[in-house]
Parts: sequence; structure tokens; C-alpha cells
Amino acid sequence: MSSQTSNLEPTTRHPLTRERIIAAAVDYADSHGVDDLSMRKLGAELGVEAMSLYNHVENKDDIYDGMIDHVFESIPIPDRSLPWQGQVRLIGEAAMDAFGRHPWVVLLLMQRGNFGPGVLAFMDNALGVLRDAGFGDEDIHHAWQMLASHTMGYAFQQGANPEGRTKEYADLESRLSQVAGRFPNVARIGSYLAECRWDQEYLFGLEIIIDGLESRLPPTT
Amino acid sequence: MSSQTSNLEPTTRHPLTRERIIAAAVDYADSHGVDDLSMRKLGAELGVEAMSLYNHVENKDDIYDGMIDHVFESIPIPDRSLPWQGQVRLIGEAAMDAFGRHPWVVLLLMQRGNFGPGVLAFMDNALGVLRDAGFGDEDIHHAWQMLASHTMGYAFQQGANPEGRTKEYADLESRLSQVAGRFPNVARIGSYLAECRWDQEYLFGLEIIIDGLESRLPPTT
DNA sequence: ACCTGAACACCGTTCAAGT
DNA sequence: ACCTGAACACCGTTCAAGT
Repeated sequence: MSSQTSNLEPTTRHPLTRERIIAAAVDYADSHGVDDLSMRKLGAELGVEAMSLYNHVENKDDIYDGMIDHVFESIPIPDRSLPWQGQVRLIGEAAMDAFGRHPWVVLLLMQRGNFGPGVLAFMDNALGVLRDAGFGDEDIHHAWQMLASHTMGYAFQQGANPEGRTKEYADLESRLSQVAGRFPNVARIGSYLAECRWDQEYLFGLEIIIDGLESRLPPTT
Repeated sequence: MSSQTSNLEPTTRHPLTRERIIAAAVDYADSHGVDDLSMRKLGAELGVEAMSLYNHVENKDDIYDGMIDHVFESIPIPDRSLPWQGQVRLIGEAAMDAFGRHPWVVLLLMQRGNFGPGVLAFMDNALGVLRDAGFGDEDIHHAWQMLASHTMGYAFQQGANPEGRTKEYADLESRLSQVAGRFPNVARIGSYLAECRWDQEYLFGLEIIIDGLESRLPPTT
């Protein structure tokens, strides 16, 4: 109560930095959705005008790239001495976990093809696991592509069907029942959607992919 | 040469309809990219002011939904009397083909979770194939989710790395060589990217998934 | 060196006005 | 019934001006 700025100081005290801007952008996207993020709103969140951001960040795409990197840097990397199948499982689960906490990241990564150091470090580790397992270049690419598609596909579906959105689920249900006559198979699978456990489904598919890749490992190694 | 409107008439003659608007939007997105599409530009393409579009279309999202449906309606549906594995292969190849002709459709479908009749009809057929094959609800969902993730993941990567973009490839190559020291596995796989055949890779992974699903088919049927 | 206000060129969309 | 012009509330971004 000594001054009117007291309750704002914890956030406005330190000077603006690229990292603070990106951390604020991640928080904003987590709580309001990435589509609502704008330079003006992000500036307001940091107690500053929108134009000040351009002193620490190149443009909005630079912020997007930073947000993606921020998430990938937070994904823990498992012990490299484990068998490759176990490492792949742990990497996949850790990625799914991070993608679940930041549901916007999969779409953003696909929109912006620009990989920063965080994404590259994550990829390099995963590719190294496959290389150490004995796969050659071509099979490493097969494996990476399959694992990435599977993980991002499931993470996206999980993000699109979060548990909290009961209202949108009701909409979906009513819309499905409307078209049940014309699209019976869709209606039947749609009602299953509400009760499915995405992480179990993810692991089921991951096992199929690992088995398929394993059967293709060059037998000499 | 009878009048100054002669060369515009073929496109401006017929009255505006929802279908004409959506077809024009698809063409525009194919040639200029979906990010460049705006109501004003789309109106100009049709020889009309932007605001006229709202007489035949609810809003821009409605156009997006129509574009997605337009693409899915164009995907041919294979003979339902074939064995399910063959049908799955043909559906996957046909979808990959359509996604390749309209590289924006995968991202758009993920952004807008709103499925129109074209998407629903495509899904209903594919789910019907799996049901006829003898899978139960849970396995149908597993199978659909894996096949969709695989197909959309590969289609997206193929769209992100089209053959024509030699300039962006050069950028990628130079950027990769810059970080080759820090991320050797990424650099090695990155140089393989330029020479890989996406449709072959897609089919390789599709076979792994089909085999994995097949081994899980209830043995009674 | 960093922040700001005003401005620019764009959006999607509404609405009253034209025919 | 369909198209239009002007306007509104937003964008991202630039730039000269402040301190």
C-alpha cells in the first residue's frame, strides 16, 4: 500500500527479454488459445506497449518459433544406455505429455517449418537412438517419420478432444445423432470417442510400429 | 472485341453460388497458398466485391469447411468387394494423391475440427471397410486413428517438401550444414530428405500398420 | 538503448443503402 | 433478391519522436 504499482511490480520489474516474452506467450496460449495471441495483447500481459516487443524479437513468427522451442526444450531425454525400444517408448510418452500440456504446439510446429535449436536437439537425440540401434539412413528416416506421424497425430486428436470440453462434446454428440442414418459407422465410432483413453491407444499403436521396425532391423547387428 | 467485357464473361456470367465460391477458393489456395486467401481477394477473383460473398456463404470458416469437403468428395472409393487390406491400401493411396494436389488440406482439416458431409462420407466408407473386415469398435478406432495419423503425417511432410521448392531446399541444406556439428544425426537425415520418395515411404509404413492390425484381428471371423 | 504514439496497409464482418 | 460503399474493430509492422 506504499504505492499504486506494488502489485504489478513482480511482473513489470525486470527488463523485457526475449525469454520473458516467449514465456508469457506460452502462458497466454495455454490459457487463452494460440489464436487469441496478438502482439498488442501480449504486450499488455507484460505491462508494455506492443511495439516494445520488437526490440527483443524479430516479429511474430519469431515468437512462434520461440514458443515451439520452449516446449521441446522441456521434454526430458531418457537414459541413453537403455535398449532402443524402451528409449523410444519413453521419448514418445514424454513428448505426448508435453504436447498435452501445450495443445497448440503440434499445429504450430506444422504451420512453421522452421526448426530452432530446441527442436533440433530433441530430433538429434531421437535419431541417435535409432542409429545406435543399428538402423541405416533409410530405415532411420522410415522410423522417424512413422513415429513422428503417430505421436503428433495422437497428440493432436487428444488436444482436439480434451476432457474439459463437455459443451463441445454435447454438440458433437447431437450432430452425430443427426447424421447417424447417413453415416452409421461414423456415429458408432463417435460415441466410442468420449470414453477412449488416448494414452493407452497411443501406446498400442507405438508397439505396432516398434514391432514392425524391429522385424526390419538388419540381423547382423 | 464487340465489348470490353468479353474476356471476363466466362467467369462472371453465371450468378454467384456457394459452389462457385468454394471452387474458386480451392483454385486460389492451390496456386497462391491458403494463407494468402482473403475475402477481398476471393471476391476479386470472382469479379465481385468481398461483401457479396456473404450472401451465399456464412463466413470465412464456412468457406474453409467447404474447401475441405470439396477435396474429400473428390477421393475415389475402391470396390467394396476387395479384401480389406487392398481396400485400405487403395483408400490410402487415393487420399495421399488428393492431399498432394491440395497441400493445404491437411493443415486446414486439423485447424477446423468441423466435419462436413464429404469428410463424413469418406470416413464412413473407410470405417465400414474395417467393420466388414471383422474388427470390433475398439479395434476400428485403433485402426482408423493409426491410418489417419500415418496418412496425414506423410501427406503433410510431402507437402512441406515439394519437388519444386529448390530455393527453400538450398536454404535448408545451408542451415543444416551450419548446425552439422551440433546436430550430426539431423544433418545426416536432412540430406537424405532431398532424395527420398514419399509415396514409397508411405506404403512401407502402411504395410507395417496393416500387418500389425491383421495380427490383432479376432481369429473367429 | 529502450519505449512510445501515430500511422500504414491490411484483415473479417456489419449494415444501411442502392438496384 | 442480390450487390455495394462506407464503416467498425481488429491485425502486424514501420518509423520518427521521445527519454
